[in-house]
Amino acid sequence: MPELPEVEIVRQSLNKKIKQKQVKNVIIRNRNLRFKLPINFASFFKKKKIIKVGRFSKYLIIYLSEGNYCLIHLGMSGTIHIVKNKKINKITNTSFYHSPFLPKKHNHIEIIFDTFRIIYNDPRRFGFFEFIKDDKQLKKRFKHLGPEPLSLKFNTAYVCNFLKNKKKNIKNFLLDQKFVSGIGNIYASETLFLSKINPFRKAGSLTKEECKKIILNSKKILFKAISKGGSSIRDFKDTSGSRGGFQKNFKVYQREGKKCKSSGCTNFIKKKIMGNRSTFFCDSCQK
DNA sequence: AAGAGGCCCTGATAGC
DNA sequence: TGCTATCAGGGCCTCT
Repeated sequence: MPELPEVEIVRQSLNKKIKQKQVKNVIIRNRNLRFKLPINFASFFKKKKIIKVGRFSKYLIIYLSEGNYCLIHLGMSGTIHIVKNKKINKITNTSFYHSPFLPKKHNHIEIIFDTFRIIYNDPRRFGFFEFIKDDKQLKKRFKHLGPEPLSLKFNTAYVCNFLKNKKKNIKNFLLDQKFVSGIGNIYASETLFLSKINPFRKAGSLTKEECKKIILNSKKILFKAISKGGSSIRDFKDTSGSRGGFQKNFKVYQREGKKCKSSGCTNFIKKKIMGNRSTFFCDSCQK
């Protein structure tokens, strides 16, 4: 599912809902996520207060009382749902909640608050939860990641210097979180289209002007995607189960064989596999 | 060091 | 209808 804009959409609604709220209980249905949930997962969360929900790159950061953190990564198919608590059915002794959007399967974790609960759903289980005990460990956790595309650190000097003499193609660098952290397969293709740069170009061959275009266009498209509620291809839903709207703005992603949207261009969008991932581009506009 | 490729997992969809 | 193959927005690991 989620690249930076989608994670940011989740962060905003989650933060609004759980900020300053105390965790009452935790239910774990399946520990086998990308990384196995630690045995003390529930007790770590229980009785703690949520200070706020932050984000770095594609990671949600839950700030907990006592200076601890919980990182959440949604992987490819993770979603977080907020549902109202329902009373326990005394006859069957089961709790239930009604939400038309809550999937029936793969609801692995529930974090329960006073009147509602958040439910982590993830069919492919590429996502994970991870506890961080303090600031120092948090810094260390993100040390190997590059700057966020939206940050001031993602600037001309940084990009030009990083890509200098690199032989790998530029598309795969945009997906490389050590270079820039938060862009995924959709926004990599879209950024290169806006920048009129062919995804197969060797990163080291980019001019300073082209680097600038990539920086500006990645920021532009990510901000725009956030303002539209993110992109929904198949899995992405916000915390109330609604889809984002940015997929309507795709210029190249999933548009193979369709007409290029640049004014005056009569070419058709191509799809090629690069580094095991689909890449969409116009080989007439992108040189 | 840098780059290529495999793998974790389930579900939707296409093709026969 | 039902089988099989292919593909999916991520990131870690290993090998060269």
